[in-house]
Amino acid sequence: MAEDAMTEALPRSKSQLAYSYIRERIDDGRYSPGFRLVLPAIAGELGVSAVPVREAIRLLEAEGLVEFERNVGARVAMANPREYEITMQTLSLVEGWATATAAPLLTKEDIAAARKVNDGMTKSLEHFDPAAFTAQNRQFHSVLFEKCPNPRIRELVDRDWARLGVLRESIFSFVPDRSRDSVAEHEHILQLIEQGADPLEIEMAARQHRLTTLDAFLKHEAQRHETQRHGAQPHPAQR
Amino acid sequence: MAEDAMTEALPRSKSQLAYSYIRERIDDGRYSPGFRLVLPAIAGELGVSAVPVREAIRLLEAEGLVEFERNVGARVAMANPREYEITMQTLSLVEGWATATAAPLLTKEDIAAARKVNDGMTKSLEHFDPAAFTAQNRQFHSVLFEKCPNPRIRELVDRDWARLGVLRESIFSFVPDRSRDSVAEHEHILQLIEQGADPLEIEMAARQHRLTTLDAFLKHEAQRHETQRHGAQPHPAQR
DNA sequence: GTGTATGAAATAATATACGATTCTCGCAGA
DNA sequence: TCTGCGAGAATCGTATATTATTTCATACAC
Repeated sequence: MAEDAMTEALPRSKSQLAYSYIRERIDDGRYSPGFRLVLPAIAGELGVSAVPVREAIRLLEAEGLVEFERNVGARVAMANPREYEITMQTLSLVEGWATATAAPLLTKEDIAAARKVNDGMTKSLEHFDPAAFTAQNRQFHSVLFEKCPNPRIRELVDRDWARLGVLRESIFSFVPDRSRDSVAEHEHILQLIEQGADPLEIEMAARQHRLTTLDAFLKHEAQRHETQRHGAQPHPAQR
Repeated sequence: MAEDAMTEALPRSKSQLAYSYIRERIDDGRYSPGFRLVLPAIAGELGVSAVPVREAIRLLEAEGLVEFERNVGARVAMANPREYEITMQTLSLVEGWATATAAPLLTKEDIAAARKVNDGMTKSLEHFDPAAFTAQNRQFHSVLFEKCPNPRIRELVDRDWARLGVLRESIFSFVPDRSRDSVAEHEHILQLIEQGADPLEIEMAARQHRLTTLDAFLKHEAQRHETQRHGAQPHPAQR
C-alpha cells in the first residue's frame, strides 16, 4: 500500500484552503480589524467559487475572529477596549488552568527553553523591539500551557491568543513599565513550576499575571481619555 | 414605514433553520450519539437544499456537538467517559468563574428562585425522578451564572452544558448518594453568595462542586469495570 | 436645502447540477 | 471458506446560476 507516501496527496478541501488563506492574512495584519471580507473577491483570488469561502468565513465567525451580519457580509472583528478586556479575562481563566495542569508534565528542558525565551524578552526590551517581545511572550506561554492534558481547554487558549493577535496591533500601545514587570512575573511562575508548587498557586499566579497586564491597559486607557478631553469617535474604522 | 411591525417577518436564514432543527433533535435525544447526519436527507425533511444544512452541521461541529469526517459525513458526537471528563473539567473552570463574577449581581429574588429550585430537587430525589432532577440542576446553575458580565465566558458555559446534555443520557447512571450531596452543596454556594463571600471562595466552591460530581462518576466507572471483568467493546455505537 | 422615494449596482443566500470520494457488497480465485 | 478485486450506490464537495436583500446614488417633492 503506497498510501503512507500519499497521506498528503488529497489537497485539503477548498474550504480549508480559504480558511488558512484568510486566517493567515488576519494574523499577520494584512486584513486589519474592520476589513471587509467580500465573498466573490476572495473566491476570485483563490480561483474557487464563493461557497467554500463562505464556509471558511462562518468558521472564523464561530471563533470570534470575524463578525458577520446577515445579507451584509463579514468583516474582521473590531478592536475595541471592551473586546480586549473580555478576551484577556477569558484568557486569564483558561490559560491559568492550562498552565497549572501542564506544570507537572514539563521537563527540565521545557523549563530551560522557557527561561531562555524569557531572557530574550529582556533583550527585546532593551532594544525597544515590541514585535519581537510580543512574539516571544506568546512563545513563552505556549511552552507552559501546551502540555495541558485537556484538549478542549488548550483549544480555548489557542483561540483567545488568536483573538489577541487581531486586537494587539490596533489598540495596544507598548508600555515598557508593564513589560519589565511581566518578565519578572514569568520568572516567578517558572520557579513555582520548578519547585512543584500547589497547582492552585500556579494557576493563580498565571491568572494574575494576565489580569495585571489587563489592568495596566485599562489604566492607560482611562488616562488617555483623561488627557484628550473630547470623546474619541466611537466607530473609528466603521465601514 | 411598517417595518416595525414586521421585525420578525424575515424568516431566519435556512442555515439557521437547519441549525435549530438539528440542534433541537440532538438536545432532546432524537439524534443520539453516533447518529448519522446525512445532508440530502435532512435537506429533504426541511424542504431546502443541502448547502445550508451543510453550513449548520459545520457550525455544530465547531461547537463540538457533532464530529465530521471528510467525504464521509457527520455524526452526533460520541459519548465516552473521556469526553465526559473533558467537558466536566472545562465546565468546572468556566462555570466557577461565571458563578463568582455573577454573584455580586444577583438580587434577593434570584437567590430565592434558586433556592426554590434546589428544594424542588430534593423532592425529585424523593420521587426518584432523574429527568426532573437533571432539568432542575441545570436551571439552578443557570440562575447563578447567567448574570456573568463576560459574554464570552457565558457562551462557553452554555456550550459545555449543551455538550453535557448530549452525553448525559448515554453514560450517566443516576447516583443517588452524589445527588443528595449535590443539593447540600448548592445550599452552601447560595449561602456564600448571600453573605457576599470572597469571589475566589465562591469560584472554588462552584468548581469543586462540579469536580466532585466528576470524581463520583469516574469512581463509579472504575468500579463498573472492576465487576464485569471483560473489556467492554471499545466502540459501542460505531458505524 | 432637506428629506424622501426610486432604481441600479453590489452582495449575500440558496438551489441545482455535476464531479469526486468513499463505502458496500457480490464475485472470482486461491 | 477466505481474501482480494471491482462495479455500483451513497454521499460529500464545489461550481454555476438564480433569487433576495441591502446599499448607494440620483432625482423629485416639500
